[in-house]
Amino acid sequence: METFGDSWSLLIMRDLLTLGKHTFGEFLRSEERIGPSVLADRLARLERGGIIVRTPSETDARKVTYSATERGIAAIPLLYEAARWGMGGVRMDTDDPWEAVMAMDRDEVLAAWHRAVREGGSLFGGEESAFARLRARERVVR
Amino acid sequence: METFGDSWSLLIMRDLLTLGKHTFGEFLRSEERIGPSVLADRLARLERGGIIVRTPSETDARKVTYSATERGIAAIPLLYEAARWGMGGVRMDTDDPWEAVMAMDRDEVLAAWHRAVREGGSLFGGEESAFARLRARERVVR
DNA sequence: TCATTGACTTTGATCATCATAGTGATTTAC
DNA sequence: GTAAATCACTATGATGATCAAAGTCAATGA
Repeated sequence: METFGDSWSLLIMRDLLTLGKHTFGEFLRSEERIGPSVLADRLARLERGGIIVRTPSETDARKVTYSATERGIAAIPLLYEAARWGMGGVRMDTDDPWEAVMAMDRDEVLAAWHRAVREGGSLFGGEESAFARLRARERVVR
Repeated sequence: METFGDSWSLLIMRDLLTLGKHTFGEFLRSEERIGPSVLADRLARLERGGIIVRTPSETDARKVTYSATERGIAAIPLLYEAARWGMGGVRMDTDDPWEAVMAMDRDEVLAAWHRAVREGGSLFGGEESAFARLRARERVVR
């Protein structure tokens, strides 16, 4: 409750786990327009809480990447239910990716999502996204 | 996100759905010590959001009861996952009710919880709680 | 009738958040 | 090899939210 009873922390975790954002700048340029001081504070707090880890980049000394710890990854089902509640049965665009995800089997989605994040990916972000793989599998099964 | 990205709103929903609290005074006397002005604000906000309903009592004109709408009830899985994440695999007292709930089948817990709330009850609060019924069934099945 | 209960409001101080501007260490472009 | 750009932040001052405590006001119970 303390951890996620704050919209910014929740938003950061969403960006990290669903969109595959990893750097300060990426979080900063998110839709919701978080300010740099608040972002810095929340990242530090999440790190102190053992939910994310801060790792300076090895190739570019300016960059820092943030990624989810196991404890952070464990919040995936929470994010899933939050998304489901947020959609609230409302039909959006048929080609909205969340819409597509919600039509899939919950356990399969969670498993694929977990796996993707552990491999450095996320639900929607990047080529190797859980979503892309779920979609591919869907085509094979049917 | 906007709705539950606020710890007080989340706490109110928890008290409502798991502890069966229904009145201003009950919420006010919660563990977390919310102030009356903030409580009033959050209850109004949740009502405007269609998540809870405010109903003046018919027997006592001073009292007001707050209860979850269907939209509010739909937040139960979210609360469930939040609780599960919050426990984080940590074993607490063996006789902690949340511990017992987490050992049960997810779908059964959610179904019983949903039903209890629709009948005016909650997960843990009161005689007719979902927990009490789940426990009773558990004894029969085994 | 008079204290009490219950649902809030008011108030003033403290705390958090906001947008904006900066800092300082890299790294790229020319 | 220098200047511009990028990156992760910090600093700042105004504005907004939160806090505890006390107060209001109608309805009830003793």
